[in-house]
Amino acid sequence: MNHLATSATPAESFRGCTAWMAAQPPQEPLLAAGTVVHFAENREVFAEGDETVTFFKVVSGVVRTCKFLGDGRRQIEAFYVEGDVFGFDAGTERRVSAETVSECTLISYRRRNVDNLARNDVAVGQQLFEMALQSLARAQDHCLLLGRRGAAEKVAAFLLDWAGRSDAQRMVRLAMSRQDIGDYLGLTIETVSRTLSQLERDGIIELPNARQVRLLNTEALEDLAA
Amino acid sequence: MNHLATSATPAESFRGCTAWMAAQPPQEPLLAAGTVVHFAENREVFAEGDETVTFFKVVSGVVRTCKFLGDGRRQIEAFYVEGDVFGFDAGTERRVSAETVSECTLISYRRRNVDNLARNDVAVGQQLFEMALQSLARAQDHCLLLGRRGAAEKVAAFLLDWAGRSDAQRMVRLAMSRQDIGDYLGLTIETVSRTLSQLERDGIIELPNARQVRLLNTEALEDLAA
DNA sequence: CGCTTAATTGATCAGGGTCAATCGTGGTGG
DNA sequence: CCACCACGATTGACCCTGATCAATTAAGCG
Repeated sequence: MNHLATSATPAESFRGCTAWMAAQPPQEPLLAAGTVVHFAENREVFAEGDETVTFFKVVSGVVRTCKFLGDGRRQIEAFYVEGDVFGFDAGTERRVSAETVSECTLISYRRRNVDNLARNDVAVGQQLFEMALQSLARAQDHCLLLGRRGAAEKVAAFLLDWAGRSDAQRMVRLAMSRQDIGDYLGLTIETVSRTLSQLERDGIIELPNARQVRLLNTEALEDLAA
Repeated sequence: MNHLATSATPAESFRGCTAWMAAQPPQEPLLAAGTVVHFAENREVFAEGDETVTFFKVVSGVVRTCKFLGDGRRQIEAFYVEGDVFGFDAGTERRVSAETVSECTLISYRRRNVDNLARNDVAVGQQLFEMALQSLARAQDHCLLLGRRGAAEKVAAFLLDWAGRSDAQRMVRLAMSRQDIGDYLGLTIETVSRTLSQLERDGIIELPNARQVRLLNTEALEDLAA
C-alpha cells in the first residue's frame, strides 16, 4: 500500500524539541507552542486512515496532501509551503495522506492542546475556523480546475499559482516532479511535459531546466488560465 | 452574467418570519434562531462576489453551489439537502454561487449574530468548525472524483452517493437535471445519459423515468466506483 | 564513467466531447 | 379532450484531446 520509502519511521525523522516561541506576535496565540519535526524528501507525514491527533505548520520545504484509489491512481489535493497549516480533518480519522515533496521542517501541534487553548480563547477558535475555510476555498478552486479545464489551462493556472508564491515572480522554482504536477492537475506526466514544451515553443515560458520556469509572457498565461 | 430567471428578487421570495425554535435540542444552540426564506426552483440564493453576511440551513428542497468560467462553463461544487448547512466562506466575499435546484425552504442566519453567539459559547465555534471541515472533506472527495475517475466511475459514485441520502435506498429520486449532474461530475449531458443507458443495458440499474433510478445491483456499482 | 531515474518526444489509441437528429413528456390552448 | 409545442433526454456519427505505449535524451550520483 505504501508507495514511499518505508525506512522513515516517525521516530527517525523526529527531532522532538519543544519550541516555545515567547516572542510570537499576539495575533498568533495558536502557534505559540509546538514541536519541531524534520522529514527527508518523499516521506509520509501521516496516512489516510490514521487517527487525527496533530496538525502541522510548514517552516520550510513543501508538503503534498493526497488521496489514492485502489489501483494506485493518485490525486494530490494541495501543496503546502512555508507558513501554511495543514492536517485538519473532520472526525477522528485522516481523510487524506500527507507526504513531503522536499526535505521539510514542520511544527507539529497536538490537537488536544489546541482544543484547550480554544476553550480559553475564542480568537483561537476563530483562527482555526478561518484556516479551515481557507483550505475549503482552495479545494473548491481546485474542483473547477479539475472538472472544467483543458490541459493547457490547467498548466497555465498551475504556473501562475506558483509564480504568486515565489518572490521572484518571473522565475518559478518547482519543488515537485512532473508526476506530482500531473497528479495535482489530473493529467499524465507526458501531457504535462508536452504542454510545457508547447508553451516554450510559443515563447510564453522558458525552461532552463526541468525544475525552473521563467515566465516570459504572463499575460498570455493569464489568458490561457481564463 | 446571470443565467437564471431574473424575476426572483430577494424580496420576492422572502417570507421573513423570524423562527425562534425554543424547543431546539441543546446540542444545536447555533441553530436556535434564524429567518425562514423560500425560493422557487432554479433561483439564485447568492452569487460569487456577493458580500458574505449570511449562511443557510436547508429545511426542504435541494441547493447547488457552483463556480463559473468566463465562457459559461460551470462546475457544481456540491448539492445540499435537508439538514445540510452551506454558505460559509473565507473572507468577506462569496467564492461560489448558490442556486436552488428545486423549490426550497431555507433558514438564513446572519453571520454577525452567530459570531456573537460563538463569542459567548465555545461549543458553537466548535460546531461551526466541524461543519467547515465537513465541507472540506466533501470537496476533497470531489477532487479525487473529478481528477482521476472515468465517466462510468463518476456516475456510479454519484448514484451511490444519492442512494445514501435516500431513505428507500434502492429507489433513488434525482432532484436535478442531466445538466446539473454533468456539471457536478465534469461531464457533458450526453455522456451522463449514455453512461446511465449503458448501466441499464448491463442490468445494474433501471430507469423508470429520467428522474428516478432503481438500483438493481449495488455491488456492481460499488465495484465501478472502486 | 557507467548506472539509475526523471523528463522529453513520438506514434497510436480510446474516452469523452461535439454536432445533429429523434424521442418523450408535460404544459397550454383551441 | 386532444393536438401542438417546447424543452429535456436519448441516441447516433464523427472528431479531438489527452492517455497509453515505446523509444530517446538528460540529469544526478556512486
